[in-house]
Amino acid sequence: MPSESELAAEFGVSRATVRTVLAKLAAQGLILRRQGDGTYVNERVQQAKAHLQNIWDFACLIENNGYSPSIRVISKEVREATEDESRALAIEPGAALLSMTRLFCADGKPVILAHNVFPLSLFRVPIEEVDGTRRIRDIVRHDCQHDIAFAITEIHATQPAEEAASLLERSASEPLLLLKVAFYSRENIPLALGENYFDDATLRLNLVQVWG
Amino acid sequence: MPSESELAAEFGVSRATVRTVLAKLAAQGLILRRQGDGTYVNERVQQAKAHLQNIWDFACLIENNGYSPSIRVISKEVREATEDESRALAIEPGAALLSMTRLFCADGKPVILAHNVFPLSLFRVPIEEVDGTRRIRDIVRHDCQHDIAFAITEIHATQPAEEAASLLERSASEPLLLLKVAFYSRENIPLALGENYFDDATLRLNLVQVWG
DNA sequence: TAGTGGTCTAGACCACCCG
DNA sequence: GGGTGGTCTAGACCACTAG
Repeated sequence: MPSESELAAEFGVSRATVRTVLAKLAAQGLILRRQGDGTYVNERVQQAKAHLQNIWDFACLIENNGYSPSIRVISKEVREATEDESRALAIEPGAALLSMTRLFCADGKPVILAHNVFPLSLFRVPIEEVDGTRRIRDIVRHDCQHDIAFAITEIHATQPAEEAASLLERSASEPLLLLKVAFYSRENIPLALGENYFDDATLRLNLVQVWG
Repeated sequence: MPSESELAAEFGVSRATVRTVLAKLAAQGLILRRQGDGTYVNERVQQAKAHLQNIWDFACLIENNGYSPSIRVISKEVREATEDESRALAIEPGAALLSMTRLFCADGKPVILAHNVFPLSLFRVPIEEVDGTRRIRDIVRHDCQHDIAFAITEIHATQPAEEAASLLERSASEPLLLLKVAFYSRENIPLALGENYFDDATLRLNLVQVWG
């Protein structure tokens, strides 16, 4: 790649500005930089199918794996929070939740089963109008007027329950990846929870780690 | 937290220097920053047991989960590379590998089974002198004189083979997390491979994602 | 309105790699 | 030795939040 000075000249900005951009690319592993040598694009990382760092969009993840994505909303209902849910969402036990179950398909084949819950009190629109085919971030932004700032995910291997296995058209004896996510706002308020079952035989999940 | 200007004054550096440090903390989710407001430590992320972003040290991961770590080297031998291994390591099929199997325990209980292979040609010392209780990065640095710059990990749920299950003292019917890692140098040369079986019932793996 | 973080500039010096 | 990225400075202006 061109040097920092060349890029700065080409785009008419200072070298410091170029550096902040390149630093972000380097942190994601997309470029490799060597002092005294130069900057190189990291083809190996670019070819990685799906980067765990940004799995906020399952449809996009399915597409990156080379399939055509589709979404089916299995259910959307209001119910009371369990004790675990009320603790994780910092709401009162038994408070009302919007609970949503969705199935993501790759070329028609089910690959991700996604359960999500949101405190009902967050919603500014009738829940009939909530469009379950959108990304979690977009739902929260448009229907709750909150922005998701960060998420913490627990990664597990699990023997799926009968219902989950049958929705994913897999035998209950085959293990599945389970990603349990909690979404938070910039103010550190819990906004939503997710339990996502992945068919890791079809979808490839990659994690890129960078040192230095 | 103190403002950027205060920190700059306190440490006698420029505000730009303070900002590069804070930017790194924010990228890891350890602090939250709001324009016009201030900088806050993110206790939720700090409390997360083990950050997937830096699982280069299993002993440290076990410690963060609240256990006392120990390592047992199960085997260390030289053998020929399989076809998959030679492709992943960009070496000739059948080339010699150092193959190592290690078991990490938490409070004496086995929790991680780690298989690693390295091209034998990388080593600058007799393999008898390779200390299997060290971290992969330290082994590569001291015995191969290479630095690991980045790694790409595939995440799977798997039904463990008999041998793996028995080493981890688990039933073969219980699923395990499998992390398949490839390590690369700054020059994008493959340095090592890893297949790590995790007892995710005992160890908690967290992934922090940050937006904005 | 005062103070915060976000963005940017135009320099400087250093460590490092390569021919 | 000449060019690279790594680090740093001392400013400037802006967008935003809060009281």
